[in-house]
Amino acid sequence: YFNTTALARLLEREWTKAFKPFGLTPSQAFLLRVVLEKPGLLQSELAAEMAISRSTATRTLDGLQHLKLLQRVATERDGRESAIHPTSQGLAIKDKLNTASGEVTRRLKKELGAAHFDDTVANVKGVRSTLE
Amino acid sequence: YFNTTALARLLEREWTKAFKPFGLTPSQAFLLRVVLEKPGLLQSELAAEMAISRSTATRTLDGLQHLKLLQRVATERDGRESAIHPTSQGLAIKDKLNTASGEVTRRLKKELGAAHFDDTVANVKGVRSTLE
DNA sequence: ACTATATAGTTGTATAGCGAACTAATGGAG
DNA sequence: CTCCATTAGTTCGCTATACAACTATATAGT
Repeated sequence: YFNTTALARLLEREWTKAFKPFGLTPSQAFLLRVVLEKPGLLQSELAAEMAISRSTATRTLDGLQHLKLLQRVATERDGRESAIHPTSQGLAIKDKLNTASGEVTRRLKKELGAAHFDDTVANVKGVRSTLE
Repeated sequence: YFNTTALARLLEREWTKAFKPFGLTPSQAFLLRVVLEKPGLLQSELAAEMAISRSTATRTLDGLQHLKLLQRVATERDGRESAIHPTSQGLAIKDKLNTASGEVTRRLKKELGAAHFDDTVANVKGVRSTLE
């Protein structure tokens, strides 16, 4: 537990630096990247995909909407749902955002050794899905 | 990043349940366990040992002190420092706390397979220390 | 159709955490 | 000695997150 939370905070600091030029926090940036990759998902689908609660999704989306990087669009078949679509401003930073992410990943891989990095990611992912 | 934070939150939920009977949050419980294991450390040493910031240490210790499980004792040689010592009430729950922790660890190992569990812990620990 | 239950999203309240700015005590350089 | 830099701890303001309670919309059972 202790090692995992410490690592999470350490990574958070890395990614904070990486996304600072965009004026985005790591959680905003990761959420936006999912929206850019899969436009039109419902909020609840996004929350599930990112393994965050619905309330956290609400608040993170509020922030991104306020920055005019995405919009909530009511669906036709169910008045409760909103589908999340990027705005043109959101689309405009897609490539730069992905490049910045790629650079952090590459740097971490280099510092850790690519094999070790991949092993650890696979491990963590596995544990996470096993514990559901 | 994303997998690590998700795992951290998942583990947090597990440990929250485990320490609830003691009226402690996971961070309080882990900090208290260090104090019980190594009584007399300075706050700054505790913070370093647990890889948390000094401000977080202040607040977590405030909570435990309020529960009368530990005390801050000013050192003689430096009026700024406080050494952290368990109270008798803190010492009284030491064994039960360790037993409860052991059970969670055992259960997780069982669910995940002991080998996989140990590998992942070693991996995470390694990455954490490499990135310092 | 009408009521009861379920679902999508929001809001309120709480926790853990960090960094920056602050306070108080040390300790060195003149 | 006095003044300045350093250090231990605290406080402030912020983010991310969860759970529980709430609102509004759907849907099902009778």
